[in-house]
Amino acid sequence: MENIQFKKGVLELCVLVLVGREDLYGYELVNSISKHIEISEGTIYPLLRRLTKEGYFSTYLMESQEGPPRKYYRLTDSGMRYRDELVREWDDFVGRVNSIIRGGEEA
Amino acid sequence: MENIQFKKGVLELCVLVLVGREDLYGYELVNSISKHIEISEGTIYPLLRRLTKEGYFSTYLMESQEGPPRKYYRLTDSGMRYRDELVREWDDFVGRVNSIIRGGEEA
DNA sequence: CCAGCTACCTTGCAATGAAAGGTACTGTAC
DNA sequence: GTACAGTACCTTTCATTGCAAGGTAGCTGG
Repeated sequence: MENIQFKKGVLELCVLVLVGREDLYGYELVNSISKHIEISEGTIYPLLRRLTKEGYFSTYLMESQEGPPRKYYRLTDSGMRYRDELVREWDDFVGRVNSIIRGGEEA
Repeated sequence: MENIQFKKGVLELCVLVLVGREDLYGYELVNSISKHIEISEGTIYPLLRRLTKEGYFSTYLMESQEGPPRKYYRLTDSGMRYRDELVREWDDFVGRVNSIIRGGEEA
């Protein structure tokens, strides 16, 4: 997968969904998403920062035995609503694109 | 649909597929895609220009009874290969994103 | 004590879609 | 005949977002 552009906006959706399932810290999130989509730290950290600033995440620190303290992110109520809306928009969008690239009818 | 970011990269795919079905001119293309996805002229014309420069389209002019001459775009062989590759990448990408936002297993 | 891993962060840069604006041709209504 | 709406082309400027590269710091094992 080389197409960077496809990712635009979708990573935000992925981060919201994953953190919604359980509190996560940034480094862990990078590794989780990397299993499916190529991603780098320089993308995730600014994104987490922005979503926190916009009120979709709250954060707390926890000590770790394996390195520096971890900053966990938790989805807020506002974040849940936003996540659900984004999921709907994503499904809708995929449907529309598929109707263009597969539906052979309308000019 | 408000999420601009989802569109990044996908419009290129849509344009390639639509022009691949039949030669189209820019204005017509904007109207076609607009039926499914909100799009503006300022997006399509530079995109057509770029794809032409990259060798995916050839162009020709045709007079019109209803206004200025139309510049038609035709998909080249190279364009067809690129279109097919993009369609595959799109399907693959959608699968990966859905596995993240719906697959509840892996952390 | 230092190499490697964990874990955090920031500063540039590139790509792409949109808004706003501009040119020009055709037909119709006044 | 001229003013307007519609067709059709184009460009410049801006915002957003992902990435590469680089930096800080803690912990563990050799």
